Amino acid sequence: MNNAPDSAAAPRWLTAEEQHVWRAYLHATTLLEDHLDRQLQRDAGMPHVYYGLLVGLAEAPRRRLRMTELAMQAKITRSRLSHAIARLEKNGWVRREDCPADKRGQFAVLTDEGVEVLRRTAPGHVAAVRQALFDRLSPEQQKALGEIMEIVAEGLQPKEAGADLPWLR
Amino acid sequence: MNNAPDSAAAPRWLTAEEQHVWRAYLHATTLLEDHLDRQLQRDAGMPHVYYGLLVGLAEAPRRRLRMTELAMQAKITRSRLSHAIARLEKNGWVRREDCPADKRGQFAVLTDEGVEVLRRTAPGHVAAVRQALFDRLSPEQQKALGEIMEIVAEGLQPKEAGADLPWLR
DNA sequence: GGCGGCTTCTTGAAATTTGAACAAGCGACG
DNA sequence: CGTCGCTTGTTCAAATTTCAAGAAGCCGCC
Repeated sequence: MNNAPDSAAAPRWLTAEEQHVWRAYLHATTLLEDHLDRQLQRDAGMPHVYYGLLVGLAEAPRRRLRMTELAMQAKITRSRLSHAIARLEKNGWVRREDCPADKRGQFAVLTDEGVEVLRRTAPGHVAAVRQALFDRLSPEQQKALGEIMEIVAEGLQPKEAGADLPWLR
Repeated sequence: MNNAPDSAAAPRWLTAEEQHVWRAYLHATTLLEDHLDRQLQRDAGMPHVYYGLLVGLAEAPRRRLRMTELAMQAKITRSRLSHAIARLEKNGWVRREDCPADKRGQFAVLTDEGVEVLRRTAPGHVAAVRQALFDRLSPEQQKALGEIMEIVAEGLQPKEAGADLPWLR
């Protein structure tokens, strides 16, 4: 029954200010994610994550990415990606293609229809992001937000090789 | 086929910096949410949202809240809450109680077992939040984050009465 | 009283996500 | 060559979430 680090020791609770910040964070992030999810579901017929998959493919070299790469880029499991691509395939927005170099591999390829969906819906999505976030923040706040988020992400990054194998150092 | 506001006009794309901030935001928030979800699933046997429900109840006057209130506090739909409470009830952590004043109403009540689960798992959760977020940010950054998140939340708040009925002003 | 509109909460089915298990291919190494 | 360990992607079942109804009570008002 081992919890997180030193959970048995006297816990350092959050201070009042920290608690305030944390609640604001949870509040805002869930509201924003819900907002964008509904916006995209309404205007593009897919959840935010799926939209992110299409964007990822659109930016990739030949509008294609190996499943694993795409999964990492979107920070979702391969399993989840399999299901998602199956759904997007049914929509005609993505197509699967075998990888010649590795017979296990599959490419997810953005179809022309997929490109078209993005072309049609991206402006509305950008507008939503802008209205919810950037239009409300000062340049300094935008900069601060970027820095903060980078720090947080860095601390949670899927560990690099050997990072958790200290006996290898 | 009406998208978001003025999506037909020449879209104002995100600048390079904005895009950078936005990606950092998405990256960090999904990593953090996944991290906490896994942490709580592992140590408390429930997802982050469910944990939030227990916390909400724990802080309420008699460890109880009407379903609608709890749903609003957690920012989820009543439907979702119904299912969630059913699950937590099966765990023995929450119990339903009729509302005497309104026969339609139900209270969700945190049981002693529920309290115990929180007592046992809260320290680990706080530690995780601290390690992922507060331990990495300067006091100024924490303050900035709080302000930013408040602004964002304010802009997405479920609209108050008449907010979208300008002809009423 | 009782009707109409609203609120409260639940339900059931479909969609999505999770987690474990699996088939198949890769690749190094004896 | 073989086979062991690892990677790739999928699949299944269970859990969770969404969405569209729907049952029941409340409330104001005639």
